[in-house]
Amino acid sequence: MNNLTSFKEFSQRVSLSRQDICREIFEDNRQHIKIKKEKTVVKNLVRIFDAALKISNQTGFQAMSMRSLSRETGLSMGGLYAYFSGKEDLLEMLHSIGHTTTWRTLEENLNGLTDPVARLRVAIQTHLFLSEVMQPWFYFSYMEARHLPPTQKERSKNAELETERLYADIIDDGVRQGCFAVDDVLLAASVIKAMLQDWYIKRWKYAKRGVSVDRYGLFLVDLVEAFCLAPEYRKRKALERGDDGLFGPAEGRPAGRRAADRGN
Amino acid sequence: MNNLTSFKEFSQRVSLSRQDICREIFEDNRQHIKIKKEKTVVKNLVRIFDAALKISNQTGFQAMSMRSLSRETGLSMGGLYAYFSGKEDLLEMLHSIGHTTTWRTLEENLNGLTDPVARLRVAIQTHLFLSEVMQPWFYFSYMEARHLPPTQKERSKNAELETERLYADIIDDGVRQGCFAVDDVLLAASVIKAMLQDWYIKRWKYAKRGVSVDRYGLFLVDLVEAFCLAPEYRKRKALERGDDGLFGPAEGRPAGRRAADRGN
DNA sequence: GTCTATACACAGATAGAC
DNA sequence: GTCTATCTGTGTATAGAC
Repeated sequence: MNNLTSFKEFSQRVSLSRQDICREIFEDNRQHIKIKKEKTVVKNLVRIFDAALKISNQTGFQAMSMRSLSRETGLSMGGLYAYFSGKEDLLEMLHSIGHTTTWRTLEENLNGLTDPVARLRVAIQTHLFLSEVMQPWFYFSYMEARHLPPTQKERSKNAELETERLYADIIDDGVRQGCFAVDDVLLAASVIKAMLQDWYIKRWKYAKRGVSVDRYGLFLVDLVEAFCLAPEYRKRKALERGDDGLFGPAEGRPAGRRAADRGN
Repeated sequence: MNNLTSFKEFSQRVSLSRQDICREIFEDNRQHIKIKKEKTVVKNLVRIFDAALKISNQTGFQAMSMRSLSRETGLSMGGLYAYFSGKEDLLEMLHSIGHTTTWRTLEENLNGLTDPVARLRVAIQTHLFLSEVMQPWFYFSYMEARHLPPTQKERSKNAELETERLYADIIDDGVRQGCFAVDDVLLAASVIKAMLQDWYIKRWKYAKRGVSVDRYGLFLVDLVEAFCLAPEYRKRKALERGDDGLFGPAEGRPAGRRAADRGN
């Protein structure tokens, strides 16, 4: 058992459609939304967020005019203001959903797992796959965080620190239990986050090259384990190589450090 | 010999003052600049770029009005237009300097080094230290790249791919020579870039925690080597530990994977 | 629930005085 | 070489018709 799964399995299991996301946003923001019929609201919110993310992620939220949003959604300028009280409101709605979903999904997927090695693997994969399902939202949150008003900016920084803390806690546990050997746990957690973020920030690069999210995930797990695992555990992993059965022998999975580990 | 140096030594050696940078920009853009006296131009360019980077990096280039730039620089709106023909021009000037400087500095510092292990160490450290010296410029280039007009956007993407290629070439060499054992060289290069970028993008985080750039650099080298080095070389490195003499025994250097490597 | 028409603030840019 | 004054386009937001 290596606790690894595929993106396909993950995305079917979590099943986060745009409608689902917009329904949740609607429920969190009933106060600000003038229209009351859920079906209408969800239908239009999907159009609004699709358009807003498309334009913003190309040129920046600031540069997205209400006129262009109106053109892209097919709704009139006046019509748009029935769904948010101003551009600031829209900005907040676009931000709010990412962190709560991440946190909830990570907790759901880590729930019940106690082995630090398994927890670290699952956290990385879950986080990565979620960022793939919600790529436009994650990209937006990352790029537009600095344009937030001070209070929300602080909240955004705390979100970064909290998820980082989650990784650090897992590694800390592992060090205490002897399966990991890491001296600077917080820095290790930081670079794990950095590598996870690179996937949704530089998607153009990985797409161009045909790197699948499965391959990227396995690569990350491999790299992180090469750095974190205590020597005895690294040897054990080397022995397990080649017959974990995931995805079959060749397609869709990176060779990782196989050559190196055989030498150990 | 471990090829590692300190940020202090680096910054004294390269000595890239804001005046130096602005002088270079002036020479590259004489056509667009109406004022001809170098001393005047450099003096004002320093003020303009200082202000532009300060405002842009807080709120985004798009959100920076010419009025606020005028206020921050002390120059009038009319006066500013003597130094660039429009906001687009300013944007291009802010972008142009980063990549050329990076490339030149990397080449200068790698020149003469042939051992892939040394080259990888020096590339990472040089790149990181340069990004520290020119932090506002690097941050700006990273965050504002997507607002560039298509042609320059393409150029910016190519810059990303080129530096990545540099890391990939070093690792490839090492694999051929047997000191590295990496299967997916390009992905390894990608995540090295991602971790380097995290330093200047999330400076607030590392500053808050008191992580020095020296410590971050040594951590990165350590992590990358844990993943890339062939097993025999990893053992050799473990033996060298503790008496490399850099920075003395304790202060300013991370313990790295010392504990783990002792177990090997 | 959605649209059209419009208010009015502020953006970038320039002409011409000093 | 720098400033003040001003032009013109575009931005967000709203009132009131349908």
